[in-house]
Amino acid sequence: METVWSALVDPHRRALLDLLREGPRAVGELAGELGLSQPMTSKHLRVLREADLVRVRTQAQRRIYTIAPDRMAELDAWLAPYRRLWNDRLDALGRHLDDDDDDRKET
Amino acid sequence: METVWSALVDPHRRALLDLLREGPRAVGELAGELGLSQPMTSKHLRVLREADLVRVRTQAQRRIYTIAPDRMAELDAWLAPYRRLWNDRLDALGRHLDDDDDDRKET
DNA sequence: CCCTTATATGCCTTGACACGTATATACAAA
DNA sequence: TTTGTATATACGTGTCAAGGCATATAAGGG
Repeated sequence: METVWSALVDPHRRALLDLLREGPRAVGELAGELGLSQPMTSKHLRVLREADLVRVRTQAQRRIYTIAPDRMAELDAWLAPYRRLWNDRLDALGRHLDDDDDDRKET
Repeated sequence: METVWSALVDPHRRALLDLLREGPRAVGELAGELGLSQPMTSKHLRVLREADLVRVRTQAQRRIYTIAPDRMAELDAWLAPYRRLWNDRLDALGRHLDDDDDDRKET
């Protein structure tokens, strides 16, 4: 769990995950799209790998990285009890003000 | 947003928020319950304060800290597109068991 | 006014981490 | 094997933050 937090705190690693959310990619593609050097990309991917946030499969010389969202569910579980707090707060605001009324939960 | 991440990455600060989720408390109480020194508690609270994750009000010599969950909603927003991923995964696993359409949380 | 309580801040050390550069490893084609 | 491509790792460096300790600030009570 702490590994997940320390992996996600870095903006580059979150950007990597955002890219991988659209589909599996090789290291070179990720580096190119983020404007990141290849060694740094590999290092960041290693951190994500050791946090079980991504998986890798080998295809010729390329390493194809895939997102593995299970551990992010843990983060969501941590966040869950707080979600109630800000929902209540939005409810309270919505009762007093009319500008924020609909669509406050479940994207 | 980055401020929120770097504030939440520290386990002590997350523990502080977990305590404040149950209700507002003074610095001394928080320090006592976490076994943390008073200066460190104040410093961590400062980080949370500057990330707008807590608010403080003065009551005599005490500073009463309250949770301010609005910024955590941003984190939830970042997490939202991933939630679809692991929900799909759970759906695939549990398709033959209990099959309801959407909301499967609230344990 | 002291004096005590409660909290914040300043200084310092240490450790972790991001980054760049260079090199190593893995695989494939010639 | 040699060469080229793709990725990983090793090393050195600078930065930044957590932690302890001491001290400053604030507020109330005698």
